Amino acid sequence: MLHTIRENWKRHIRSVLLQLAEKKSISIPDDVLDSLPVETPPDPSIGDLAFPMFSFARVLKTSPQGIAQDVVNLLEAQGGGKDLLAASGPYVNITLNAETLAERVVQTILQTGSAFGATTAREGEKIMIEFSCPNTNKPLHLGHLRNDILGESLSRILKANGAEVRKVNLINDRGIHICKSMLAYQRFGDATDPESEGIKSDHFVGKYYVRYNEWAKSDPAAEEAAREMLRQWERGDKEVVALWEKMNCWALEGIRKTYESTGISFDRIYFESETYKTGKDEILKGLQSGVFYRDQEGTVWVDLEDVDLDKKVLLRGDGTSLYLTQDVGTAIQRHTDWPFDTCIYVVGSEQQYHFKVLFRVLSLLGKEWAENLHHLSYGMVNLPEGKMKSREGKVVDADDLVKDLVDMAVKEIQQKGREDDVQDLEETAAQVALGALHYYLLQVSPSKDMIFNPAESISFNGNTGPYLQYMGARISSMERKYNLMTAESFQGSFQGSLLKLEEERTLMKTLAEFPEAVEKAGRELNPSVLTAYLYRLSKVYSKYYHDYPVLRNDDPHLVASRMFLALAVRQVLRNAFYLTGIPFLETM
RNA sequence: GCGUCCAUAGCUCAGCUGGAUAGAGCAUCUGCCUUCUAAGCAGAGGGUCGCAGGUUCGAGUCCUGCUGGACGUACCA
Repeated sequence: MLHTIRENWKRHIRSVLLQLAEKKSISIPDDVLDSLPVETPPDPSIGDLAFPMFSFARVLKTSPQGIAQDVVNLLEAQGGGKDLLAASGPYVNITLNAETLAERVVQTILQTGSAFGATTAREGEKIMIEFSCPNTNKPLHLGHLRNDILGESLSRILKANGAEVRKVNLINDRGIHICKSMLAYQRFGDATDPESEGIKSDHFVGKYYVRYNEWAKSDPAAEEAAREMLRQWERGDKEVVALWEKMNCWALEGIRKTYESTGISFDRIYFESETYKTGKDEILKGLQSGVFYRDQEGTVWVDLEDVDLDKKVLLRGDGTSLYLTQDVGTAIQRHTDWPFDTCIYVVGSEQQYHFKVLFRVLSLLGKEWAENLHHLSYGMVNLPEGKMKSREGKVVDADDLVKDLVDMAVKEIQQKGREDDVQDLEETAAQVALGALHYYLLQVSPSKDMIFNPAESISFNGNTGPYLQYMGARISSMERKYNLMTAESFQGSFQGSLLKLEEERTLMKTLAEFPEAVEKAGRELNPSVLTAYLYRLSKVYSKYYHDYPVLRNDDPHLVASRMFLALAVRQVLRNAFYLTGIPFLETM
């Protein structure tokens, strides 16, 4: 919305610059003219928009200051418009008219509702996004929580930008690592099950993965036993397959519960156990067409040294497949199922090499869409205490972490004496915990490693999810009071001209920037653009409503105008919350 | 060794296609609750933007080199 205003002004200034040049019989090259930037002045009292004139100094043979003055003079001479112009040093500054701004911004937001912020930047694109991709040998951990919210948030952002999005999950339910927990259960499990042990089913499976690694440390036979089990599984050995089915079921059921509690969902779930054979077939096709080769031991290789990627194994000598094999199969099958324009893989940065190879292999197999595959690589998440080690079971379990956050939230609500105000203590605490978790995880640019500090994330003061939720809740609380007031014949109407405080103007400009934030987050595949926006908006709003009463005014029109402005803020908060996986709360 | 990513306040992080005095939160110190939820607001201190060059009217931002760190370079995923 601000975008339109900006573009209009840009056009005006360009045409004036051309007129100036014409007077001097100089022509401005197109690229110089096109590079005219629009900026926001550091202080709103200077103006709302700023156009720096530096780049025209050379062509027009005038100082930037002189050009700024000429531009302003000429624009003023041409008249029209309610906005204010000023030349300030090398800048042309524009202050937008308060009344027009208020009416455009607040009314547009309240009329557009949950659709405010949507753009057409990605209209017509079919985007598949793969994320989460758990193994069925252990429960989800902290790293998955970052992955999940990145994937979920990005898919919502891309949808908001007009794309058709399909969220897919690929369950790593086969392979040697899966055999490891199966083997340990077979040997040490004593036919127990999650129910008999009273353990969440995925945690039960995970226990045996850790058990296997303990065993393997002292007994070298463990590795060979796992390989043997993999061969049996791929041969279809009934007993092994039955065990696999049982344990997979446990793992998946547990993981499903975690998704449910964190608000993560998928349009389609793929299983590697179902796609790995396609992978093998595709590799064999490549072998026939000569893009791959087989060595004396029967191992199938691809040589990527021409693109500095070394040689990679695609199929083991014993015929069993690898991660890469099955990813090739999955990619091809998915493109057949739903012919996407681009596919985004949300996977940790430690797998960058893998994806380079994968994309290259697909391209060697003649898949022209391989060029449009994208690995959204994100950094590791650690706790303040240090690094996680999955094999030793030293991981931050996702369920445990969420539970800790919920407990902390419960305590905080009790401490504030808000138990009676929130209808359901546990439910509210769970929503606060999710807001804390998701906001904290998305705040950091994906490419960076980060430290997740649980206490800080849920701390109710500072730059946190709960702080944002609190803003929304307070506006809702105010709305309830406003509805009571208007019921007692205190009737006012929205009048843009009443919102001319500098704080109000800043607030409205910030609101107007939301669609651009959505667009940028989509373009950069970076939800932290939105978390930063959310914090900025909340900060501006909380200062404003701390300093200026909304409901405590004699003029019903002023009350209504400020109330509608607050409702516009709430609408934008709500919309941005949705895009970042932060639950909106009416009361907290 | 090679490859990818990273380096901004004591700590955790922002910094838009290069643009006006480098920002926030936490922590420390100080004000503000008979007043729309103090889960809040305001203020103070705290920085040679890893180092050295270069491009530019202008560099935290772009280029080159160096230093330090993470990850990868498996017939694990």
